[in-house]
Amino acid sequence: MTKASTHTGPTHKERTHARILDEAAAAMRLDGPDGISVAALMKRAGLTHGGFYAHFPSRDALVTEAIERMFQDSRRILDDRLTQREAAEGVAGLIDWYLSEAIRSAPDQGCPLPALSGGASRMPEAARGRFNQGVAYFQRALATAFDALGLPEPEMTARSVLAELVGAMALARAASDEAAGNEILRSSRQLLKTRLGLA
Amino acid sequence: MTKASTHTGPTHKERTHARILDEAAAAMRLDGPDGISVAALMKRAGLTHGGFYAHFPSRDALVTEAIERMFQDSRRILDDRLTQREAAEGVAGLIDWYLSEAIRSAPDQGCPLPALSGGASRMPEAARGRFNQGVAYFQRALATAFDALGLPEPEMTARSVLAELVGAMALARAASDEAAGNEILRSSRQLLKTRLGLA
DNA sequence: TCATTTATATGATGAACATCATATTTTCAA
DNA sequence: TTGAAAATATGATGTTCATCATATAAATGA
Repeated sequence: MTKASTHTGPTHKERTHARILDEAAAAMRLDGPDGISVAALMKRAGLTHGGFYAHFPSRDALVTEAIERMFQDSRRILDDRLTQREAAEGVAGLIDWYLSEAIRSAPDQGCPLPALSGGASRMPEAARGRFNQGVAYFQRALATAFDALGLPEPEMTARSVLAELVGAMALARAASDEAAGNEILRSSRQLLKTRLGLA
Repeated sequence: MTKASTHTGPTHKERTHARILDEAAAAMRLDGPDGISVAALMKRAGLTHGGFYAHFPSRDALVTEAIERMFQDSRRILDDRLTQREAAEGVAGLIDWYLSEAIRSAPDQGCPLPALSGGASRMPEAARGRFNQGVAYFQRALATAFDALGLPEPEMTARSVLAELVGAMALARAASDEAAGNEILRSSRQLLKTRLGLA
C-alpha cells in the first residue's frame, strides 16, 4: 500500500490522520490541550482508541500537530482578510469577524489564542514553540496592516490590539450570561476601531 | 474541640482549611482548575490526601471556594489602588502593577483572570458564577475610576481595558521567549495609559 | 483470485485520580 | 491526668487514562 509513484490524492491513512487532527483541533479549541482523551478523540473520528499510535508517536505529538493545524487555519483567514482588501477595510473586517457573536458561540472555529493562551505553560515544549510562532505571525500581519494605514508605532500597536482581541474573546466566552459577553465583544469592536481611526 | 464561646481566633481546623485553600488558589493560578490533584494539593499543604474530605465535600467545592478566594485577594488589591489615591494615579499604578514583569513571572500572585478566562467553560457551575461576579466587580471598579477621570463611555472603556489587561498578561505568560513577553507587557502598559490620557 | 502489506480493532497493563471507610493521633475540657 | 471529640492519616475501591502488544480486517499488486 505504498503511495503510487504517479501523483494520486492523499492515502487513506493520510486522510484518517487529517481527520483525527481536525477533531483534535476542534476539541482543543473548546477545552484546551487536555480537553480530550485519546479514546474520546478516536471515537469522534469514528475509530477505536488502539489505532491512535499508528498515527502519532504519543499524545504530546498529537497536541503539537493539532496546535500547528489550528494556526494554519487561522493564518489562512488572517491572510485572506488582510491581504485581499484595502488595509482599512481588511482590519475593520478582521475585528468584526474576530469578535463576532458567531465566533463567540463557536469556539471550535475562530482563533485558538483565547482558548489556549492561558494554558500555554502547560503545553508540551514543541507545541508551545508552534504556539509562539503563531502569535508572532499574527503580530507581524497586524503590524504590516497598521503600517499601511499610516498608524504610528505599528509594532507596538499590533501587540496591544492582539492582546485586546484575545482578552475580549476569552472574557466573552467565559461569561455565563450571554448578554454580558456580547457587551464585552461590542465594546472592544467599537473601541478598537476608534483607536485605529476606523470608526 | 468546639470553638470556645468567648471570642478566640480561628480554630485549628479553620486555619488548615484556609491553608488548603491558599495552596489551591496558588496552584490554580498557575495551572488552571484542573492543574492540581487532591493528593498533590494536600501534600503541598503539609497534609495527607485522605483528610481532604473533612474540609471540602468534593473537589468541585474546593475549586469553587478557591476561585472565590482568588477574587477576594484581587479585589483587595484593586480597591487599594483605585480608592486610596487620585483616580489618575490609581489607574496608572494599577496598569503598571497588573502588567508588570514581576507579576508575569509570578502567576501565583496577581490576577486570576489571565490564567482562568480561557477555561471558564470547563469550571464547575458554581465556580463559574463566582468567576463572573469577579469579572463584573473588576469592570465596575474600572468604570467608576474612568468616570472620575472624566472619560467618555466609562463602562464601555472599562470592558475594553479589562480585555486588554487580561489578554496582554495571558499572551506575555504564554511566550517562551521572555523578551517577547516583556514587549507585549510594555506595549499594553504604554498604549493603555495613552488612550486613557495618562501618558 | 491470492498473498502480502497496511490500517484498524481488541484487549491488557500500569499509573494517576477522586472518593470514602476506618484507624490513629491530637486537642482540650473536666 | 484522662477520656471524649475533633482532626488527620492510612489504606482501599473503582474509574479514567496513555500506552502498547497482538489480532483482525481491508486494500493492493501479482
